[in-house]
Amino acid sequence: MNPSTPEQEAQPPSIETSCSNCNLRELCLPVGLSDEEMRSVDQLINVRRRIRRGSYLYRTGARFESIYAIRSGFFKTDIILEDGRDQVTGFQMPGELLGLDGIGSDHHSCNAIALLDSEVCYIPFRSMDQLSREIHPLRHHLHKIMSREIVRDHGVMLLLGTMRAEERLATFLLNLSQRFTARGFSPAEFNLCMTRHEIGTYLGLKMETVSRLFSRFQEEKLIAIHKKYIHILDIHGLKRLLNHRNA
Amino acid sequence: MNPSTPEQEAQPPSIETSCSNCNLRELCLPVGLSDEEMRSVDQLINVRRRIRRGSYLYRTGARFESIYAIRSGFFKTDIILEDGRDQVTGFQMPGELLGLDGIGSDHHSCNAIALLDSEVCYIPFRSMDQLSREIHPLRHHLHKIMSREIVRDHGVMLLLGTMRAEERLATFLLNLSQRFTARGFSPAEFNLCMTRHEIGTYLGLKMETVSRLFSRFQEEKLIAIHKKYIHILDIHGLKRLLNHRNA
DNA sequence: CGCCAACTTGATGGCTGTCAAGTCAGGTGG
DNA sequence: CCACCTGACTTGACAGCCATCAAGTTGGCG
Repeated sequence: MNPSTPEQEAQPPSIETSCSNCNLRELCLPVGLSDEEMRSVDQLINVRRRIRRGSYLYRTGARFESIYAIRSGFFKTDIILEDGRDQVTGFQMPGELLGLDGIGSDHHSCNAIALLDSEVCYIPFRSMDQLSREIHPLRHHLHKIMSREIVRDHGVMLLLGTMRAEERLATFLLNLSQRFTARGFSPAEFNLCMTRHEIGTYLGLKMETVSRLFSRFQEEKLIAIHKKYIHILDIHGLKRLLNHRNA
Repeated sequence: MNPSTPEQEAQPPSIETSCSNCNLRELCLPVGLSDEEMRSVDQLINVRRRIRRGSYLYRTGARFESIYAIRSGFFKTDIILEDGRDQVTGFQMPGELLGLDGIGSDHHSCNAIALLDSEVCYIPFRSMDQLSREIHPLRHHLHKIMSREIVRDHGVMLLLGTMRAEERLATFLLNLSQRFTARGFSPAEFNLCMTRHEIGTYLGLKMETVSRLFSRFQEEKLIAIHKKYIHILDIHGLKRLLNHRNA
């Protein structure tokens, strides 16, 4: 989990980027930009880098300079306490943005780690902020993204604060399914690219509990799972797990 | 807890406001505004309203139009599931902003309820957004506030996901103490204006557990508590509860 | 005075953590 | 080719923390 090469070393050369041709555009960027505005955005986002599986995009405490749009791959963000306890605060997939945590204090407040070989587009924050003065949709988009992140976090708080283990895991699977669907992948079959331990650390559960629940969901024909490959067999059954609780 | 008068009715008349003279200015607003910029801000924020204890500032689903700066009083925000479970997502005190959750979808995604008779300044979001085009510190301030909210939420996720009950409550008390201190009040003595139930719903615990822990903290001479009035006797003792855990 | 909400305290139980042993697949080196 | 190792995972036995259920206390208010 801890790679030998920190993110500063071995920066791979950047790749040609063009938001205007990117098929993830409507996830990262506001819709309805004029051609000219689009050109400005293309100019703004001109660095794309590969991040190898297991390496850090940024670490807690690193100076904040850029936000990042995931072009391909998969990430997790986590915070780690001095005593070793850690909390995964999210899993991010293509089209989603990383790094917003750094704006408030000019330094990042969590780690962002690639779970797969990935590519990210660098969005220099100062330049984006300048550009957003002129381009209203861009400004509004940034606000929306941050606000949605807050709302998402509230949902996780609800999960951690009120749900039992099986509900947490079912919620997690349904959320992944929904996000894969939004990206044109199968809602029912996908690869979990995180370990059981990482799932547990996100859901406030221990790895063993996650493992046991996967086994139980499998017995109950809700899912079929082989190592990291999961097939959701009964999506309504999973949803039912979320509701049949105490009033 | 559920007031008979919804927020739409009985809107009290607005009160004269002036940010430039407000002693909470450095909490709500960016520092270093010019006189002219300050005048623009004063013009922007011209509505202040009283919110009576127990009544809603806004509800889940309400159209988002404004963010709110707390002038005096105390609030909680919560989200409620169809089956009745709810999660308090935060407690807000004077100088803090409410409503950022609404930007993402144009509708509020949580309830904001006054725990004391309170006063809030309305900050119409569209106007603020326009003004922030011209005034860089204002724009940056908004970004900072939202980013800090994200970071704060991550802290709560850490609390809910990894901490045991006594650590959660100690963290909660220390956080309140620190925020009261920042507002010029005593770090050691203050009124908890929320119920045990609300504290529990914030910390992912049941009211009984909160009550038991208060009793235990009192036995251990960490605090003295009488109803809602709490006196922190041993702040270092509370801090020690957070560290002596498994590696 | 009586009622009610908020709170406290005790007894019990269950969910999930902890500890431990074992399986499995992939990678390495002899 | 195969023994070996390691990390990820699974499964079982047990225990502890906190929830649940229940009874009682307190204070505010009509």
